[in-house]
Amino acid sequence: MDKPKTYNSQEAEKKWQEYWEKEKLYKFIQPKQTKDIFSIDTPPPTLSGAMHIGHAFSYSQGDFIARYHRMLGKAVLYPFGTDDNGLPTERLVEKLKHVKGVKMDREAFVQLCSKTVAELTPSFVQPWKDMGISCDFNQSYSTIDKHSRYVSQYSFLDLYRKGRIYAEESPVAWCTTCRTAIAQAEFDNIDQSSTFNDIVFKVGSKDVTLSTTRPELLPACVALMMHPSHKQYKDLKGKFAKVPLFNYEVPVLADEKVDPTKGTGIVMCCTFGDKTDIEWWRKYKLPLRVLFDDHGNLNDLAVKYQGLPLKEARKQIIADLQEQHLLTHQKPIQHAVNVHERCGTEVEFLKKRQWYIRVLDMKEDLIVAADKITWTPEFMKHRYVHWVENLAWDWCISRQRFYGVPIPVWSCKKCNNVILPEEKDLPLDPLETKPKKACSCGSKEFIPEQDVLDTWATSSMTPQIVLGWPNNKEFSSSYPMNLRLQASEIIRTWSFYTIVKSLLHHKTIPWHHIVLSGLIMDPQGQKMAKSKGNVIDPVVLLQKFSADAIRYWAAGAKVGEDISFQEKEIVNGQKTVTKLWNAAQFVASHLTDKPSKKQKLELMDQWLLTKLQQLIQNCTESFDQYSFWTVKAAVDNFFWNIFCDYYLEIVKDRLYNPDKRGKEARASAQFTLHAALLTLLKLFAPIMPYITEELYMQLFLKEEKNKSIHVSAWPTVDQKLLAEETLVLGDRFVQILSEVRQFKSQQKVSLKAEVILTLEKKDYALLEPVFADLRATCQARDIKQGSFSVTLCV
RNA sequence: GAGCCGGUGGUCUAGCGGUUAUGAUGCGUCCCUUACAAGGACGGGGUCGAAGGUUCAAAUCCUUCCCGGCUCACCA
Repeated sequence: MDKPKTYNSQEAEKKWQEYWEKEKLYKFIQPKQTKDIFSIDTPPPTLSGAMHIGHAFSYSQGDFIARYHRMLGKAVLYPFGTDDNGLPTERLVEKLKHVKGVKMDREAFVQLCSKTVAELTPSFVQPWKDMGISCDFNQSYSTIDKHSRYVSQYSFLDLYRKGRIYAEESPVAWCTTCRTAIAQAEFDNIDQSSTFNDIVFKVGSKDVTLSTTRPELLPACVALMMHPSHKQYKDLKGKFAKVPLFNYEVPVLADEKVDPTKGTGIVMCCTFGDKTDIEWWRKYKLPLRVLFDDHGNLNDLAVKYQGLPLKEARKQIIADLQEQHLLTHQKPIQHAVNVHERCGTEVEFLKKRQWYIRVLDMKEDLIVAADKITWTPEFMKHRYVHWVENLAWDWCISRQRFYGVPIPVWSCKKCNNVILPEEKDLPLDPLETKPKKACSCGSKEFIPEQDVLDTWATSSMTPQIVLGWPNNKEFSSSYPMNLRLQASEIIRTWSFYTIVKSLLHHKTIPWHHIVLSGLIMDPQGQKMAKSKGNVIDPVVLLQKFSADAIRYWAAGAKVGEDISFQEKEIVNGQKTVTKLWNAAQFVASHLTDKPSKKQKLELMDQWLLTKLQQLIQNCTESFDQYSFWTVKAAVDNFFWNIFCDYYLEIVKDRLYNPDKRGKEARASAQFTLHAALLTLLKLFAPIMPYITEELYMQLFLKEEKNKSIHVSAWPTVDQKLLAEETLVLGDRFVQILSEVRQFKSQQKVSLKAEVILTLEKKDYALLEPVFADLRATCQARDIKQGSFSVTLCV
């Protein structure tokens, strides 16, 4: 068979990807003993966006670990999911299909979403396959599929019965763009320029000025607040102030939470401007003045501003205040604002009935759980703990959207009782089905719940979804899972919620380890963002570079560390791929007549093999600690410097000139080249799956009898090949070689130029057994004893 | 404001108690040597953010400070 002269990564990567898929190489097969499973809980990327560079990076890192464990002989449970439920998907469908969910029939919209998701999924997933991610794509799940809906609704019922879920009408964070309640974890913090407006309130005949950034909330004002020790306004306490423009009276109250140094030291309490307003509203049992609707448009409380959106109302109210000389001063400020992470809209608060999972009382357990999980890198645990400690709200799990997992409840029209479905009827949509029995009050009329669950309420169940909870009998022996892989930026959501659910359902942690990957920064160290225009598209990269090269780059970063994107590092990967190919072709050309019997080994071969055993040991230990960047550096260094730069040069003479050097000397080199190349390919295989597969199949398929390098055995240290006594000799050999090269370089002669080499007595004695190799490699016509020197032959 | 991570040749980076401080890239010089010129050999270049301290010994541990980044809080 004709072998190709050069390696075409484009063709080869496509070929092997198809081969792996056809052979179902990454299919999970349940082993006899669950201890032979290595299970990985992988993040389902959201269908609403394409693969970004962070995905390519972190999934690659996870894949190194998965492939390593597969080569150790574990049954690797490594599913692939897509997150295609909830708001992000709705927005995508709305954009693609030019529709508005709000304006459509709910059922028709949900159907359109499902249809669109099905259309999009294959091409969405393709880049992951192209990157060589070795998930079992035939067993992928989606967070909206039937099984996920089942698990998610089952979870709801379970937690409801455990008394963990409650519905309550209370102030909740609200997005006026998405028209839904949101949770604390969905807040983004931005710094915004705004204006401090000094507005005059009348208390009796006295003027009281306060500063606010939100004058549009004047009609929602329910009190003025001051610090108890406020000097200037001491006498105001207990009096009433008249709200300007709207002319109604509100009490002046004193509270410690007011910062007397901020603004004028007086602040208005509105229902609701922020969290503190909610606190005061509760504490002082203040009236509720709901000012705007779900879209953020003002209602009749706003009188002449009715119907205006909040922002517009602000402008007009400021104008009117100005006109009536009630606005005494304006000052530009920068302040922090919570926005909805999905759309950037400022978070508002509305009193609404929502469903919650009670989590505030379990902070301690949540922190204890974190200690039972091994965090890599360890410092990431702090972020989780910090988040838990700062939790301020229970987890709001209801969303006023359409495409998602329905909340599986009805309420009785007559007595308002909550009616739950039976487990065997899940998943269901309460809008489409009815309870099978009458309510305990006798009524047969029910109001179906309209809301769907927060996406995280479902994706926090990925371990259970993947392991077939609750009906899989093996579940408890496979749970907790071995490993969770994810990006560090979703600790407060995905890690946190998954741990919450696990503790509540199973009273244990969801996985033993969690490995967090860092962020990709641009070459200047700035966070990548579309708005900055510094985003790197991995699909474009894949057209330019091989997946192996991109993975090589991803392997260079310590797990959990943010790294800046360096295209040069990918180029290095590309070079390494080419170098592997060339070195392998060279080795292969000398193996056609490799004796099958093991040979007596030359000293330099023993030296190489000993170093190789050390490398195996080092790589195995590193991989066991998820330290793939150490593996990459070690194998890379061995391959380039020891194997190619030195060893291949050392054995050329023996390989090319068996007549002069002897058949045995050649055979010894053949044995060593064979062993070293095979081992290096295997050590590189988790990081660069394509080139290693290509070369393995080309050169080692027959003898190894595996379907692929990726299901071949990870190398182990062969004690018989360890000859540590040769290390001093071999290391000195390459030092001398290096000095000879340096001499020739300084003399500006070809490396082929012949020299006379004079060695110190000690070196002479040490290296005498390998003089034949030394003479050939250095092109030394003669080796003498004396003070060290290299002389050019004329 | 709090917490966390980092600051190593021009650039990127390994090392995290004892190494002539790793490698890459760029730069300079040379070499078409039967795997590789999208290559190879060789070289100049850093004292490890700053200042103190611990130690026989510190880039590596401690303290303080400076700089960059991230997370959380602040949202009148």
